[in-house]
Amino acid sequence: MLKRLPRVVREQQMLDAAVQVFSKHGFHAASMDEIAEVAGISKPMVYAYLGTKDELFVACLHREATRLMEAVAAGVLPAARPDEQLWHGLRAFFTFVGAHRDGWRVLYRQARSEPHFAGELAGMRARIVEVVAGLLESAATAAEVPGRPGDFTAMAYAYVGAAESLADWLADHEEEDPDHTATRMMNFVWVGADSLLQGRVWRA
Amino acid sequence: MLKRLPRVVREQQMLDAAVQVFSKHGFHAASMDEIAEVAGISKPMVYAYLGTKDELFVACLHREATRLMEAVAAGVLPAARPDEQLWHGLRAFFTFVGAHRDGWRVLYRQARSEPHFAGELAGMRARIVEVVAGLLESAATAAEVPGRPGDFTAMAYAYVGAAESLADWLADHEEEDPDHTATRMMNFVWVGADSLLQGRVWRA
DNA sequence: GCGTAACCTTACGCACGAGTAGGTAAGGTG
DNA sequence: CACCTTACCTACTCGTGCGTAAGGTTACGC
Repeated sequence: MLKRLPRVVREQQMLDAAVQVFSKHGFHAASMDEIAEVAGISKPMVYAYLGTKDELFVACLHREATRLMEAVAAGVLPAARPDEQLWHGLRAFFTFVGAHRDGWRVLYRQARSEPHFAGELAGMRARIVEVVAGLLESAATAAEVPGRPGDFTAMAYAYVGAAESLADWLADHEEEDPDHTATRMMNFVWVGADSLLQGRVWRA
Repeated sequence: MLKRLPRVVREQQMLDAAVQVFSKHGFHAASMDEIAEVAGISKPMVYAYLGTKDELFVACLHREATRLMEAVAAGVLPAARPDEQLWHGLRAFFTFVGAHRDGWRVLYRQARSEPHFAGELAGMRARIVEVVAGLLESAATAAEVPGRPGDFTAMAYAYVGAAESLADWLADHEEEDPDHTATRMMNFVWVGADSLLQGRVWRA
């Protein structure tokens, strides 16, 4: 209204607004008009800078995903023991989600449920899953417990899914402490995985 | 076109079509016209029998949720050991999801991401979570390991989330065997939970 | 001080899709 | 056969929201 701001600043404001509105109403129910209004700008500006609704959504996805990845990468200590590595990663992950609940909702819920964007997200998740699967496999070979490659991937998928679910829960519970959530997850994953990796198997 | 069918039959056809279309496009992107077309009927019939789009979606939710609950309940043996109980429940669960992938997508992905229906689904999930939390707690007290009530709920949330994630994965992988998925989940959950319930705890 | 480029607006076209009005025909019941 | 109820349709209205055309305003280089 009063100030004419440079492009980069406006773009960030728009993305902030878009994440907020997408998070609140979902992709389809969110209107470009509302996003423009929340950003304090008129609609054609959004089209001029970020393109169509689809492109805007993908831009949100990418920004939030990048931030998440960076936050986790910054928290990891590459030389640590596997469990320490996992612990720091989880801590960074839940801390980030706790601090960016709207972003998480866009990233996880919306992107996942809109068939058009599911692929976009699936790729990112697949990379994470493979990283986790790699950790599991190296831990297993170190402990001299064999296993087929596909099993590690499926296991990793379950772990990542559990973390996502807890993160999703965290996003809806303002009062919950991210560190507490990370500790729960750590107990859940590691103590279980530890036993598994020592060769214990449950049978029907 | 050729046959005039009784109401109950048409209603089921419409629900089948609705689940299919909602699953394919998502709630908002799905059109009543397409649902009507897939059902082999005209649009006003859908409104006459199942009501508005929202009501139709809720009807889908309820039918699929009921079928799922019944399938799981039918698979459970009430007098069995906790792990046997869990195993049969999981097996029934994954078998059902494998056989009704469209239904699962409506139930889990769409209902969850549409803020308007999230509450509807959250209630159903909350009941399941409390059941699982109850099983965990009784298993823990039997093993004389204490724990705050909230911890069991959070743990249950993680387990349910892991199961949902695996089910979601199963829904997208036509070639995956439900029994195999259930076995993975069982190893994942029980071996971990078992250790946890014996009092083992991971610390930073 | 004046062009010009970047910023920003109002005001619309247009398509799509939810929901409805009003009418037709089939089959049962007296 | 007259009737009524139930199944079913075509053909609309109308709101909403994406995307755009065309024009105004500020900053900044020269």
